[in-house]
Amino acid sequence: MTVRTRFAPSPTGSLHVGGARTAIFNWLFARHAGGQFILRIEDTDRTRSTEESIQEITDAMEWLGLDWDEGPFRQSDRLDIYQKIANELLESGHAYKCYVTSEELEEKRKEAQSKGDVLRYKREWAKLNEAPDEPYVIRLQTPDEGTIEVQDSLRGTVTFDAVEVDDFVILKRDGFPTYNFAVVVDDATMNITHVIRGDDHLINTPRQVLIYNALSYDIPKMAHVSMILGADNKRLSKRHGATSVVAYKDKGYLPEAIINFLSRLGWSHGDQEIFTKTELIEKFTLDNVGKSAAVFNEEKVEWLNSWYIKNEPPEKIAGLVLPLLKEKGLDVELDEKLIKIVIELSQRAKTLNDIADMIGYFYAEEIKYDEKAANKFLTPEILPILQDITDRLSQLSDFNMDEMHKIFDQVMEERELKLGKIAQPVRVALTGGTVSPGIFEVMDILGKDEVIKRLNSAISVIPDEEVSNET
RNA sequence: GGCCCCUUCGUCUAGCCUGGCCUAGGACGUAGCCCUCUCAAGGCUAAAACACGGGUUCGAAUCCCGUAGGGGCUACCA
Repeated sequence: MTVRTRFAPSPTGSLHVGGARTAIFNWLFARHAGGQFILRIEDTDRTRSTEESIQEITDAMEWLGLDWDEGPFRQSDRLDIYQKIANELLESGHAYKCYVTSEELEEKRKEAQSKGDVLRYKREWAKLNEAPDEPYVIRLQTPDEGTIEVQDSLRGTVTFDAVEVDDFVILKRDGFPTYNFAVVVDDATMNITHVIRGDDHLINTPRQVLIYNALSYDIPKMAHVSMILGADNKRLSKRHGATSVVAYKDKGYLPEAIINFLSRLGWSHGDQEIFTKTELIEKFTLDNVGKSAAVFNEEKVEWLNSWYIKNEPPEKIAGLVLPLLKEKGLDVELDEKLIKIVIELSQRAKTLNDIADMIGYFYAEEIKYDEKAANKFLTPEILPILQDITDRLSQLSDFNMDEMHKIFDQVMEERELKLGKIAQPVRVALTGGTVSPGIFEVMDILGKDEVIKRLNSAISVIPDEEVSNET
């Protein structure tokens, strides 16, 4: 039997990193086994499901490179199936119609709560079948005693007391199935062999086991993975800042980094930290999945992202940065210059956006000097040195880094200065600030004409001697 | 409250199943040093954990029991 896994998000928002991790595990498991990965949209909550969410989720999955073999199926398209099966359950006596309204139940629930009890609906009220014209829900008739066992690949056998499980609704008043019912029907009819999902569903599983049994379906292998928590150890939510996959995309993260990071949350392979997708597929097994909850570590994703920015081919990074530059209104091409810049800036960037933010001076028509930097380094004392360097550089016929180095060495020697004394003013002249890649690299990227032009501009703004102290 | 799950450095984790090799390893982050034209990157080093209490055993992070703490669920949400 070929392995079939699924990812079944509910479209009530964009793809969450927790959901993404579940998707990744399922995808990895299927790919590792050479099986299929199915995408199913659980949109049975009519009030919360939205069309935009579906789009956002599939977009995010595509961006991550999690391709699915079947789907996206929508539960809302399968209503007739659930209704048919619910009716079969009705006929076989496993389920019954219930006319009690949610309002009535809510009241009972409050009443029980005030007494310190928990309301467990076990068909103890009338109105079950008494009003054939009234709207009703269908409930599963659950056992009153005994235990229900759940076999979990990660946690072993988990035993629940049958009294804990009430006669839960499988088909709502509006004809939509409830989560537990739809999941079972879908997983069974879609021939899902392995269900890998969040820990929060473990408690639902005995209910689902009951449905599987009532329908005489085979129960797939279950694995409940622990949840991802925020830094405060609480379930990860919007309060923790960026939690959606798109938010990371927008911040300039690479899908490789997100996949790598999320895979390592709850799963490991010895001491290895960096994994290509191929390696993940090759190495991923449930055996190496841990049982405890994992805190989402912002610094570590950032580190991974900066690692990928440094190690992915610069052409690729340049291609990804290009649209960001266009957005900034820069007239840039994906050419050799951009690639050279990316090689330098990627050493200093944590995100693609960082590169876009740092790149400005390479393409600026006019350099804007940082005030502090200019005051400190573009001074009358430095003027002769800048002039000297400019003269010598302009005489270079072959403007390469070796030659530039020689010139700087000569100036250093003649004037008995350290490189830092010369490089900083030149840096300010060329970039406007005190932070940049190596000065020779910057000159190499800018090219002779631009370097000379910028040096001359800088020289022109340096006040003559200490006489005048304005402009 | 009830039920279920979980518990190794601040965080992600290795080790646990199949007790001794653990003086508990790696990574992020933090600190220091080196490199150095700035900023980074890189290299090296350091501080940092077996939740607690009982067993079992010659020997326990590893097995058992209890306690504490954390998380989840408790819907005609998923």
